[in-house]
Amino acid sequence: MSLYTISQASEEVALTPHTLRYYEKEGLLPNVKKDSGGRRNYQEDDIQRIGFIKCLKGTGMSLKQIKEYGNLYAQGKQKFQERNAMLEAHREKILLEIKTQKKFLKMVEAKIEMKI
Amino acid sequence: MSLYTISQASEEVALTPHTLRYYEKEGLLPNVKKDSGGRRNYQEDDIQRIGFIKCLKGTGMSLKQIKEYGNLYAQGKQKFQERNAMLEAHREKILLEIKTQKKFLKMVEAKIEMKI
DNA sequence: TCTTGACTTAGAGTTAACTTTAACTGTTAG
DNA sequence: CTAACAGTTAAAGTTAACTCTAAGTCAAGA
Repeated sequence: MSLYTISQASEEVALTPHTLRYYEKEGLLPNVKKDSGGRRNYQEDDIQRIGFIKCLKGTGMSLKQIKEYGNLYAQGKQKFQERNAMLEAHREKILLEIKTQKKFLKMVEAKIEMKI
Repeated sequence: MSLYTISQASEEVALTPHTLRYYEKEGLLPNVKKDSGGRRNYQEDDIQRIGFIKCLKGTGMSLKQIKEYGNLYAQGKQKFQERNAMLEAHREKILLEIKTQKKFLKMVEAKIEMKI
C-alpha cells in the first residue's frame, strides 16, 4: 500500500513536491520507493527522515552537511562515532545560537523600552 | 577628532571595510562623516548603530527591512509608532525562533541519546 | 475519455548579501 | 617621497537553496 503520494507527503511535511524531488536528486532522501508506474511512494520513515532534515536545516545545517550526515547514517554502526560527533557539534551550535538570539532579544526589548 | 577610521571601525564591529561601504551605499548607514580628504570618520553612534544593525540582521531581518526601520528612525517622533510596531513584531519573531530552536535542540538531543 | 496528477532531464532564473575585480585617483604618516 | 590606506564607479561573480520552464511521457480515477 502507498502510505503517501508525493502531494500527500508534501502536505504532511510542508514542502512542495518540487522540493521533495529536489532533495531526492541532491541525495538527501535516498531509496524512496516507487510504484509500478514510477510514482513516488513515501513511507512513514521517509516522513520521519524529512522531519529530521527540516530540523537540521532549521538549525542552520547546510543541505550539503545534511547529506553527509545521511551518508554516515547509511553506513551503519561503523560510522556511529563520526555521525554522533557531528550531532554533538551541531548541538553546541544550536545552544550558542539560542544564546545569541536571547542576547539580541534583549537588545530589541531595550530599544522598545526606550520609547524614543 | 576622528573616532574611528574605516579600518578601525571595521575591526570594532567585525565587518570588512568593504561591507561597511556597502551598507552605506545601500542606505543602512546614512550621514557617515568624512574628513577634508573624503575619508570616513565613524563616530561612537555610528558604531552603536552598526551594532544594532548586526542585532537585527542576526535575528533574521533583511537589509531591506533594516533600511526601512532606519528610515522611520530618521523621521523622528512622528513615526515612532510605526517604528515601534516593527520592533515589537520583530520581537515576536525572535521569541518564536527561540522556541523553534529549542524544539529542534530537543530533537537533536533525542537522536544523540538514541545511540543507534 | 478526459482531467489530474505524476514522471523525466536539463538548464535557466531568483534572491540575498555580499565579494571581487577593474581601473583608476587621492591623502597622509613615517 | 613613498608605502599604506583611503576613495570612486560599475559591473561581474559567488553561494545556497530553491524555483521555474521546457517539452515532453505516462497512468489512474470519475
